Amino acid sequence: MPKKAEKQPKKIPKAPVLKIPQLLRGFKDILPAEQNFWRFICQTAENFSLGYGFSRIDPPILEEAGLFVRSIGKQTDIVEKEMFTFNDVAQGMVVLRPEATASIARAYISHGMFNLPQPVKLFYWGPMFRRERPQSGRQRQFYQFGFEILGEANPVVDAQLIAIVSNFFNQIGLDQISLQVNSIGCPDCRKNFIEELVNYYRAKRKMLCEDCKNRLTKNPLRLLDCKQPSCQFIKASAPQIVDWLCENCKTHFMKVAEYLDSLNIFYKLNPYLVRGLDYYTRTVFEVWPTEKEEGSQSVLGGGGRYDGLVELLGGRPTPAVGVSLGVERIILQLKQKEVAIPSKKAPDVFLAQIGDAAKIKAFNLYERLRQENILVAESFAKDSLKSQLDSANKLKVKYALILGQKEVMDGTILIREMESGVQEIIDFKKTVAELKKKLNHNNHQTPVV
RNA sequence: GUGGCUAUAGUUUAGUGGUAGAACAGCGGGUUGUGGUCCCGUUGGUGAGGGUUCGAUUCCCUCUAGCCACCCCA
Repeated sequence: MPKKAEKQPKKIPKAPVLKIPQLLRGFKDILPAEQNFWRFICQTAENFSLGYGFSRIDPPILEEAGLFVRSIGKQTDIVEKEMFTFNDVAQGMVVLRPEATASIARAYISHGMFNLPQPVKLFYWGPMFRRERPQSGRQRQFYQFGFEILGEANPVVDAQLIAIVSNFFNQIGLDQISLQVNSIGCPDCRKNFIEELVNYYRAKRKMLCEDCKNRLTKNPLRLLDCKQPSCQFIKASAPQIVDWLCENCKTHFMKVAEYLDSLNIFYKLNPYLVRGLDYYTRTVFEVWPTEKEEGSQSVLGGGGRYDGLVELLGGRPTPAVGVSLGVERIILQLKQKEVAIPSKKAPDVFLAQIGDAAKIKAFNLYERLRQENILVAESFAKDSLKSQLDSANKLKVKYALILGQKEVMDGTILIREMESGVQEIIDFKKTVAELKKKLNHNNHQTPVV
C-alpha cells in the first residue's frame, strides 16, 4: 500500500522585491474580459467589408515621418505635437502611424493599384498612436478601422460610405448615433471662403476667446467649431461655407444628400463641421454618439473625401473618400447603452479524472474529443474531484465526464448532468457517441436565437 | 500642451501621526469519488522617490499614473 501523502498547504512563492514595470502613459492592456467587445466589433466590421466589396489591407505601423507631415498637414495638432517620432539610424525620422489613410494612399501608389479595376475599395483595422493627454476614450495607442474608396469621384460613393457607417452602427445596436455631414469644398472655393471668414472674424478680434485668436491665424476653419459661449453669437452670423462652394462642389454635395435621402438615411447638415486633417475636400462627416450638440462628446468616427491626397504623395490625380472609426469609443458607447453583445462560446463538457491510471486515460480521451470538435474543458493538474467539479461549475458546463479508478477497471465512464446532478454509467467506448447525442438533443431544446 | 480632482489587496472600499480592517474574487479544507448554498482557514495592500517627525499610509514637495474640462481628435 502506498503511503498516504501528507496534506500540506500549497506554498505560494513570495513576489521578489522588484519594481514592477508600469504601463506607459495612455497605453492599455486589452484584457480577456474585454475581448467579447473586440471580437464583436471586428467581426461585424469584417462582415461589412466583405458584404460591400472591400478588401482588407494592413499597412505597417511604422512609416517615414514625411508621409504624415505631407498628408495630414504640418500645421495640424496631430503632426505638430502628437506624433511618436524616432530617429532611426539608417532611415531617418520614422513615426508610429497616427492614422491609416495616408499609408493606404501610399500603398495605392506604390503598388500601382490604379491598374486594378477602379474604384479600389479597402478595409483596415489596427492600432494608431497619438501622444495626447489621456482620458476616457482617448489613449495614446487606440484602434481604428475604416473603409477607403480610391479612384472614384462620383458622389454616389460618398453616400455609400456614409450608408455603410449608418448601417454598421445600426447593426451593432447603437441606433442613437448622429451623422453630421458638411462640405468644405475644393481648395479653390475653400480659399475664398477662408478669406471671407478671416475678414469677418478679424473685425471682431477683440471679442474672441484666446483659442479663437489663435485659430484666426492657425486654423481659421476651426473658428466655426468654438464652444465658448462668448463666441457663439459671432459664429451665428459668420459666413457659411455652403454659400461659397463653387458650382461643381455644390452639385457634388447636393448629389450626396440626394443619394442619402434615397436610402432614408438620417443625417444632419452641419455647416460648422470641419475636420482636423488638411487632406479633406468636399464631403466631410462625423459620427456623434447622440444628437446633442452642446457639451463635449468624443466623436466615434469621421471621414470625408480626399481628392488631392494621392497626387500630393506623388501619385497621379486620384479622387478618393474614406472613413475611420474608433474602436475604444464604440465599446464605451456599447457599455454605456448596455447593448447586449454575443459572448465567447463556452465549453459544453468538463472532463474530470481521479487517480493516476484515470488521468492518463482521460488525458488521451481529451485529445479524442478535441478531434471530434467537442468543446471540452479540463484541469488535469488538479487531483481532487471536488476542485475539478468546482472548476466545471465555474465554467457553467452542461455535463461533466468523470473517470475514476473504478471506471477504468470496468471500462466505463460517468456522465453527470450538472444542473440536476443526475449521473449515468456508460460504456467508455461509447463516450463520443453518447456525448454527441446529448449535446445535439440539448441544442434542439434550446434553439439558437 | 493648459487647468482641476484623485491614488489603500486582483476588484470595490473603511480607517489612523504610533503594528492597515472588511466585502467580493483566489487558493485550501469541512472522511483523498461529487460542484453550486453554507461553515472554517489562508494568500495578498498604503503608486514611486524625497522631506518634516522619535515615528508618516496619514502632513509637505517632486515624479508617475488615472479621471474631468479645454485644446484636438478616433
